[in-house]
Amino acid sequence: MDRYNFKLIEDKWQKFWEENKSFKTSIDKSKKKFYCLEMFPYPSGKIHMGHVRNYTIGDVLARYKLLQGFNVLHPMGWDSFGMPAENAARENNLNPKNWTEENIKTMKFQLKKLGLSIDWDREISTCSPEYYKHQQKIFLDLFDKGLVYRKESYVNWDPIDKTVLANEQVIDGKGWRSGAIVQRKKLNQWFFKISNFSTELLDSLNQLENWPDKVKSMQKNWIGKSYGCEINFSIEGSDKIKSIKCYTTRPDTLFGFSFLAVSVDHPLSKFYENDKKFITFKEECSKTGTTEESIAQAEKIGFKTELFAINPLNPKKKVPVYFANFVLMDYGFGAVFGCPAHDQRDFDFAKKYNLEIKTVVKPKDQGDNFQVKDEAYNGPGSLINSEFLNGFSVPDESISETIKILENKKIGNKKINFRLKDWGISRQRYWGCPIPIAYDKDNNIIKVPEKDLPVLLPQDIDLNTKGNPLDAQSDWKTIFIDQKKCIRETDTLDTFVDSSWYFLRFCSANDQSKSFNKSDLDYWMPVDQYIGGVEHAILHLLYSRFFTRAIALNNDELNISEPFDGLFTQGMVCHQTYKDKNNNWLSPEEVITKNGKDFYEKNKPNNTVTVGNSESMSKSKKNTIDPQMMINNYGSDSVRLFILSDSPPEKDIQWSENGMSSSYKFIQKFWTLANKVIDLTNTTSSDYSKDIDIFTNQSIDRINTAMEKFSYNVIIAVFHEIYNFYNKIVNTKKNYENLKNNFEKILIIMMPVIPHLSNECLTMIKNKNIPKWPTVEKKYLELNEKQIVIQINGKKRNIISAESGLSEKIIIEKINQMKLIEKYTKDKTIIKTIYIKDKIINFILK
RNA sequence: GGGCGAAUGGCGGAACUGGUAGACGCGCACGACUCAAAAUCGUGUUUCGCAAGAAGUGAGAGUUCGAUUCUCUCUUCGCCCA
Repeated sequence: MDRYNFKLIEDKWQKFWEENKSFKTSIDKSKKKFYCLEMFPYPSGKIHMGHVRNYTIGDVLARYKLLQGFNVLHPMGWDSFGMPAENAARENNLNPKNWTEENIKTMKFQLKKLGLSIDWDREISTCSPEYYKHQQKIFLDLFDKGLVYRKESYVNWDPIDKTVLANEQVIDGKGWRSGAIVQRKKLNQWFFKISNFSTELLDSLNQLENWPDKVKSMQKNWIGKSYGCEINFSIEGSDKIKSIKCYTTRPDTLFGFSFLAVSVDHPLSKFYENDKKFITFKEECSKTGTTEESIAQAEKIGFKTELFAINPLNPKKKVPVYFANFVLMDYGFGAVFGCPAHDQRDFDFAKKYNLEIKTVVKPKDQGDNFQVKDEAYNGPGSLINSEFLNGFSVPDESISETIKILENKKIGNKKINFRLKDWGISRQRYWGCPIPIAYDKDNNIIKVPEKDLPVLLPQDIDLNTKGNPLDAQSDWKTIFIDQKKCIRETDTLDTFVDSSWYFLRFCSANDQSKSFNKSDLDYWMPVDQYIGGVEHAILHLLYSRFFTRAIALNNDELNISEPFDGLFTQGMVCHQTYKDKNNNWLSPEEVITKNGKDFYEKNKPNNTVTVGNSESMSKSKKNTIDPQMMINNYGSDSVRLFILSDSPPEKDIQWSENGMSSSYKFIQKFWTLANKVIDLTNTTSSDYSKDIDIFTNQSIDRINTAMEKFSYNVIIAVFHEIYNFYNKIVNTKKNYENLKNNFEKILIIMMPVIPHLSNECLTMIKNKNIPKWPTVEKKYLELNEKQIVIQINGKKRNIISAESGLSEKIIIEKINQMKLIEKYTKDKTIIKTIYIKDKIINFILK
C-alpha cells in the first residue's frame, strides 16, 4: 500500500466531476428540490480563508442533500462590480474589466481545487452585460411601479478628488485618499422606495423560523419602528414662520421642554441664507459626516435664532429656537423638542448654552423633589412637575395619556415612525451597472427604451480624470431617444442592487431573453439554505427581501415574498497577530517559535516578536494564511476537514498550524485504515460482530443529528471516533461478515466533508452503486443492555448494567444483591427512591 | 446608554426535551521502534490527594430527588444599535 497521494487522487476526482458534469442540475419534478446558496464572492484576486470556510460549509450541506436524493441547486457567481476594481485599475493603469476577469479566472481555479459540488454551467458575473442587461430591465420595472425616484440628498464630498465618498472612505472626517476635509454636498440621486415596505419587512421577520434570532433582531432594530407623536409648536418672535412640526417618541416629557432645535436644512433656514454668522455655522455643521455615529460623537453646537416656541401644554412657557448640528432633516421633520433632563444629547446641549434643565420624570425609588444632576435620566418611573400629567407611570401610560390630550387639543397626533430610510442607489462611479435613464433638454426624466438595452459601459475610459469618469465621456453621454437628443444618467447602481436578485438569476441562468422565468422560479425558489457572513445581516439581506417583494408586485412570474427560507451565518477565521520591535506587523511565515511561548523573527532569530490578540485574518494585520498554499501542502480534503473541525461554524475559528497538520494526519491514517479494511474484506469471513452494527448505526444517527444542526465540528469528532473504533476492529485481523457493508456506509457519510478520499476508498472497495445516504436501523439504537446510574442524594456513586425496561423493584434487588451501595446506606435510612427507567436510580438517605 | 448573546480542563470545544460533566482534537508527560532524531504507534492527562475520597461548568442565591441546562442578582467579554 502506498502513502495517500492527495494530489493525484484529488485531481482524479475533480476531473471526474467536471467531465461527468456531476453537479449539473435541471428541473426534475419527481424529486424534491434543495437550493443551497452561499453568498457569492467579490473577485478581489485570490480566495481567502473566509471563502474556504463559507464554501466548505455550503458544500457539506449540498453534498449531504445530494446523497439524500434531493435535486440540489448549488450555483456560484461573482459579485464583480465595485470600487476595488476601479481603484486597482487606476493604480496599475489597467482596465477594470480585465482586472476583474483575471481575478475571476484565478479564483474559479482555486474554488475548483477545493472540490466544491458547484453547477458551473450556471456561473454568473454581475459585471457582465449578460447579467446587468436584466438588471436594467428590473430597474425600469420598478420605476414603472413607482418604487424608484430621484431627489436631492447629501453625500460625502471630497473637494480635492471631486468625488463622492462612501462612509467607510471617510476617516476622521477626511477623504481616505486625498486627506481633504470631507464636505456634505447636495446632489440629485436615485432612490428605491424601500420604506413602502417597512411594515411588511418588519412583520414578516416572524415567519422566518430558520433564521438566527440575532439577525432578525438586528433587522428589527434597523427598521426601527417607533410609536410616537407629531406635535405642532407655535412660533413667536417674527413673521418668518408660524409653526414648526416635531416628531417625538417622548411627548410625555413636554413639561421639561426648554429649547427647540431644527436641522440646518430645515425650511426655516432659507430665512437665514444671507446671515453671515449662519453661513459660518452651516459650514461648521457640514464638517460633521453624514453617518449617525459621527453625528453622535461630534460636539453638539447650535445657532440661536430670535424665535421662540410655545409649549402647547403650557402656553405661558416660551423657549428659544436653535439650529443644531445633531438634528437630521431626514428623520421625523428635521426638528426636535429639547428636554435636557431626560435625553443626554439635549442635556449636553443645554449645559453648553445654559438652558433650563427641568426634571419631569422621577425613578420609582425617588421622591417628588428628585432632580437630574450630572446626566439625563431616561429610565422608567413617574411624571412630576407636569401639572395635570403628574403621577402617570413612565413610559407606557405617560406617553399614551399625553398623546390623548394632545389629540384632543388638536396640537398633535399619534404617529408611527420608521428609522429605515429609502435606499440611495446612485453611485458616482464608473465600475457599476449604468442606470438606464436619460434626460432631455428640459431635464425631464426619459427611460431608455427596452430595445436600446443594455446600456453598456464604455470600454475605453480614462480613470485619471477627477470625479465620475462617465461624466467625462461626452460621446457616450449623448444619445437619441425618439430622435430627440438626450443626455444619459452618469450615475451607476450601488453594487448591493446586483446582489439583491442574483439568487433569482441562478434559477434561470441560461435564459437569454428573460431575467428569470416562472417555471424555474416556481420550482427552485425560495433558497432553502443561504450561508454567509454575519456582516451582511442587515443591508444585503434586507435589500434582497425588499427586491423580492418589489419584483413580485403585480408580477405572476414570482410568487414568493421571502427569498431565503433558511439562513446560516458563519463566524470569521482568526489568527494570532505578530509585531516586531518597531511595532510593524509580521506575517506568520516571518515568525518562528520553538516552545510555543517565545517567538522570534525568522530571519533575525535574536529579535523577539510580540504576540498580539487573535483577530480576523486581514491583509493590513498580515495575519493571513493563504488557502492555495494550504491546499498545495495538505490537499483540499485536509483543509476542508480542518476548517470544520475546531469550532462550531457559527463561531469564530482560530487557524492553527497544529490543527491543520492533525487533519492531514487524519486523512493519511484513514487511508491506511481503509486499505486494511479492504484487504481484510477480501479474506474469508468467519465471525459476525454486533458491535460493528451498533457502532455504525449510532454514528450515522449522530451525524444525521449534527448535520441538521450545522454542528459540523461534532461531525468531525464522530469521524475520529469512527477511526478509533474501526482501527481496533482491524487490529483483530479478522474479517467480520458485516464489516464491508458497514464500512461502505461510513465512507458515504464522510463524503460531504472529505469527498475525494471517501469516493476513492468507496471505488476501491468495488462498490459500483451510486452512493446513497444510509438509513439508520433503529434496532441498533435501542439496546437491550442499559447503563443505569446509581445516585445517593443526587450524586453518582455507582453504575449498573441491566436489561432494558426493568422495574424499580428488580433494579433495587439487583443493587442489593451486588451490595453496590451498602457502604453509603449503613446507619442511614432510605426515605425516598426516584427511578427513571433505563436511566437513573436515586436514593435519598437520612 | 439600549438590545441581544456568551462564559465548561493548559487550549479549541462536546453533553438529546433537567438525568454518568469534560466526547473528539490540540498541547503536554511517559513508553515502544531508532545509534540518534523526526515520523509513527501505545498509555496517561479537570483539580486537590500516596490512597480512600472530596471539590468542580464566571460569582452568588433560588426551584428540584437531581441543574452546564430553568429563574433572579452580579462580574467579565463579544456583537448590533445609539
